Amino acid sequence: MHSQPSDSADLGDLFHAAFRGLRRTWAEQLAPWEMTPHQWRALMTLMRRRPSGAQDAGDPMRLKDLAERLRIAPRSATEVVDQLEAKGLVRRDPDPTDRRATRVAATAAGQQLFAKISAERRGKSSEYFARLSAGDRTELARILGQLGD
Amino acid sequence: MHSQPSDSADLGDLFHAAFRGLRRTWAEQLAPWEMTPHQWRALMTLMRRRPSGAQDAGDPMRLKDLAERLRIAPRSATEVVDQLEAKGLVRRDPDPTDRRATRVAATAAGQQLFAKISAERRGKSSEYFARLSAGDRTELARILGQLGD
DNA sequence: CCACATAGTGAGGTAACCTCTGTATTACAA
DNA sequence: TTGTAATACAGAGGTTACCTCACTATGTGG
Repeated sequence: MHSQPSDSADLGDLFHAAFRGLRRTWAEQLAPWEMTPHQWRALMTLMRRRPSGAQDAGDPMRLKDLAERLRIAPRSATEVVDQLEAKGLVRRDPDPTDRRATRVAATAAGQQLFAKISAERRGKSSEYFARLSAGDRTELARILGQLGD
Repeated sequence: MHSQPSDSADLGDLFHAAFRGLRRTWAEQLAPWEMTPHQWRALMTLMRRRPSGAQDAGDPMRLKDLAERLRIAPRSATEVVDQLEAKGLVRRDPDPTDRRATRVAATAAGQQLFAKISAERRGKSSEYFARLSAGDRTELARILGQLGD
């Protein structure tokens, strides 16, 4: 009677558990740098703009676009940018083409930190998802893609 | 250059997005009953104890065990039980065998609400995961199981 | 040039956690 | 049997990661 793991709500539970694990793992990995997962995601998003970037890797992004990418409300993007700015990892510049807008770019320090953390993560490969086979990771990505709107 | 959706860290992103979607969907579904997903999970856990329950479906559970099942700190279980108790959905009884312990059980009202919401969810089958094929759901459960320690 | 939309932010709020501390109570050991 | 340690819970207070609503400074279309 208790060996039916795939009862109804268990998918939700499993999801919940896995997500919490992911968050915790990230938080632990980022703790030495005093970064939260949220901040890391934001910094990453800023750096990822231009995949094989030339020199200006931290090329600027509007707050609004950042919010969109992170799928959070613009107000929440303001917040995380505040935090990163306070650490000196990003900088706000007025958008020359629209004086309402603010462009956010990683500073040199931000770029260095990003590189350092990325390297360490790659090195340790404690990517949390590492415990999955490559095939399973692909599967997971495909399935999650269907869920994400 | 911008059509490479599956760059490296996207698994984390996808996970994040999907989880948020799940939470939001749940929250919307539960809103009419003024319940949060967290509270629902707790109530569900209390009710699920005994799968094909006889009469005493809401059979009591220690706070500590509830916390364990929900994978949260005991203190956090106290909290959610407080909330459910305030709504009259669960009741705290002293454990007769250990005077330190408290046993939490769903009240009649809690059981009814649980039944009602369960039914509605089943009916609507707006289970969020419904957009996945049965096969994908199974796959997802299997993969998430590997992640959940 | 005026109505309306848009970009960002201040103020304030919430859900879902957490730790640390304290108080009963039980269990264990000497 | 009398300490000492462990356990169950709750009070106090904190954190992360969000949110909405109202406001200001701009831009845009008619």
